[in-house]
Amino acid sequence: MRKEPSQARSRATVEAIIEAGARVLGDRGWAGFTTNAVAVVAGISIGSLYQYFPDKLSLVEAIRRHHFDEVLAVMRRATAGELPLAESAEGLVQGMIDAHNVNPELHRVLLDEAPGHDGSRLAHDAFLAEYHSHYRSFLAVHRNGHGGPANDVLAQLLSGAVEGVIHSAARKRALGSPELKQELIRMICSYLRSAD
Amino acid sequence: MRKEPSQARSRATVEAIIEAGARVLGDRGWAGFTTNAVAVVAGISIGSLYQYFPDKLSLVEAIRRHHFDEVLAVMRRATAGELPLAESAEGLVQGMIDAHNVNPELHRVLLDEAPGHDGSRLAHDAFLAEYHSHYRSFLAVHRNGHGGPANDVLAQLLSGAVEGVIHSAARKRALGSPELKQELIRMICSYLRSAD
Amino acid sequence: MRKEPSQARSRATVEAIIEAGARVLGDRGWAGFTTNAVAVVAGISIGSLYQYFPDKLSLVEAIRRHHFDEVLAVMRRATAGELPLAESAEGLVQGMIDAHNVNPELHRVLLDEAPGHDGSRLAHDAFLAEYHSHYRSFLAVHRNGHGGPANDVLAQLLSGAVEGVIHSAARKRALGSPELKQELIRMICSYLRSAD
Amino acid sequence: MRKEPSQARSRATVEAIIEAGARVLGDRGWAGFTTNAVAVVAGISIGSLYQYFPDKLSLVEAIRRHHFDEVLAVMRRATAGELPLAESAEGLVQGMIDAHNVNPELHRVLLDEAPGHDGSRLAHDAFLAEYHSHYRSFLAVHRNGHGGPANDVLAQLLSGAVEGVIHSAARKRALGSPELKQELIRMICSYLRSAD
DNA sequence: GATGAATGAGGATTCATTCAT
DNA sequence: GATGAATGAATCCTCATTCAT
Repeated sequence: MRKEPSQARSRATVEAIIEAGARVLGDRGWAGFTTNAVAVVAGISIGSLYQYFPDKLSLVEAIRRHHFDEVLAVMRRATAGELPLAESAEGLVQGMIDAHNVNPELHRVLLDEAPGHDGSRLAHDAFLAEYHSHYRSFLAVHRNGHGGPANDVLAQLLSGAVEGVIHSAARKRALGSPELKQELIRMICSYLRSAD
Repeated sequence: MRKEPSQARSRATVEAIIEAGARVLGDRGWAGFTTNAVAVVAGISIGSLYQYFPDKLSLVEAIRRHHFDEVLAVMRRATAGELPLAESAEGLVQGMIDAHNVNPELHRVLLDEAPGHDGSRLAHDAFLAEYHSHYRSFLAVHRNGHGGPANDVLAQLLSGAVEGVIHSAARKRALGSPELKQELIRMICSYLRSAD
Repeated sequence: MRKEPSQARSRATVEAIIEAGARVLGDRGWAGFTTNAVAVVAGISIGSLYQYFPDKLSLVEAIRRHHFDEVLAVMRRATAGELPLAESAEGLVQGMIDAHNVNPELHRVLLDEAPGHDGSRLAHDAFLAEYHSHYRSFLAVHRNGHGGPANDVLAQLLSGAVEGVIHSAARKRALGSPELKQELIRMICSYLRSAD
Repeated sequence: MRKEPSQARSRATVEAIIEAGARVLGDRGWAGFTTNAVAVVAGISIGSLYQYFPDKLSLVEAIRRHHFDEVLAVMRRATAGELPLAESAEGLVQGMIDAHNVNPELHRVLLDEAPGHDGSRLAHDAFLAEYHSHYRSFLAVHRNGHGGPANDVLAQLLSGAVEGVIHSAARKRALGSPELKQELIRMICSYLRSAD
């Protein structure tokens, strides 16, 4: 960021910009993410945007950091505590659903479309690290396996499956369906219970 | 399309444009997909491109149709025949992997980034219909279910999970891993075998 | 340059752009040199300018090369042949005056204001090399010197003095004054005739 | 200027602004001379700058006046007294060198790049008047001339030559060279001694 | 008086599309 | 039919200037 906002007014402006940016990025995708659109949505002038963000990419970076923080916070809340498999799986799935509900389209755009600063890999990797750690610790507790593939492979499998289901539900605006959630949990449990 | 290409040369030109467009779209994403770039890659002049496609969107449409056709063809090949669950699941998964391998980035871009004509929903929906029909017919055969959720919900669950795993593997350039594929199949099987 | 103009029309466009650019740069200085202004003066659209020049700097480079070529051509014409001091000095001075008359303000802007590509030093240095060589060969013939400073120092002195006089005359729009020219020649001659 | 600074603190602020402005203008040229940069260098807020200067041009004007005053003061010091030709010429040359050393880049920018207020011609002309008067009084004493061109023409010649040499030396960062200075003096002397 | 947040016109550059050759 | 030169609206970003605190 170009300037630390010191007054209350400017802090509010920065927040408005990031929020508007998240909206625009989520709603219109990377190709529709223009700084002027962000300024309009934020209700400020384009000059103000550039007072705080030296360029478009640094704004995406701020949005990314902000969104990842929110997502991780949501997931931490949902996956705390040691529980039996079924409840633990429910926690995990619910955490993922909640996390995706934060702003599903934005999430996808940030992951798939938006290009990154050189420095953005760091934030991104830190996010993925914690993100996957939820799966790994879930597996550490509930896997009754001896042989079979490494936990990393299973973590990839589970996270891919869960995300895929949630992502596709989000596209159909069916994220709230309790049936789907139930089945997703059942899929995870039956998989983990099956002999390695 | 602006003109039905009747002569052989014209048809070749149109194909070259679509192929070049698919390349550019896959390699550079929607934001990097410019008509001039397509013309250069296709080895023709920009004027010729507009001779066959009235605008950019109609070109994407053609690319979309072409790609979906290829993907469905691949899937049909892989899921033919009635087989026991394990082999049938393997066929399904392999079909999906193969379909994604046709041009994974292009697939993602077409699904997630590229905007659609008003008329594109039709092609898109037709694609999704057949796409899901593979899951539905798989379920029709292998589901030992009585009650429980509708087959549609299950199809959505399965397709989401499979796609998610494959998509995430593609992102890590680990689509070839036999371990992952094996586990994915195991997940599907154990899920279907568990009591409803 | 971005594109080699192959048709006659485009070659004319490129020339028009360079000419208009030279005008704008000379008339309004570096700060007033905007690509839009150049396009307007050239009577073309801004898009056409960027079809041939990838950015502003490469346009300045083209202008620089073009101008330097002209200036050197003028000087070569004026300083050919071996003559007695007075006539030789007149040739040199007249050559410089003519060269400056090509476009005096542009010359100054190119030398003093306009920033350069990394690659522009080359063109620039090549220009200076030939530019100074005229002074050096003049000195080689007419200096009756034994000791005293190196020819390079004298070349710098002479070129500085001549340019300064011409530059200041140009600023006063008095470049045509025969009196001034006569006195400048006299200054050079009396300096070279004075014992070292 | 917008306001006469009456209190000591205000005067200090104004001076700081002018000094910072001179630095920025000299270091970055007219194109890099932004009011915000000046405020930062001066260590004040942009608002304060506009408290004292109604706009950018009036700030340049102040810088110009300030710089010209300094330059003239330096020249007065160096050219006082009646001396024989050689020493008088040395005084003149040294005065010019010193004057240019005050801030050579700023000098050039002010003369060549920076645009002027309508009202700035006055200050500028007053400067040139005194500037040239040094040459004229030098000529009045040392010219043994009868006929020949008017003193004004000679003053223009001399000042052009001296400035040109010094300017070119400054560009090469060779302003300190005693050899060059010596030859410049010799050039002036031999010219004035030669019969009209 | 001082501060710095906010403004928006202006300038560089891209790219979909047209049209003369 | 094919070509590629030309167009200009749209985008990113800067900086002189104002004004609420």
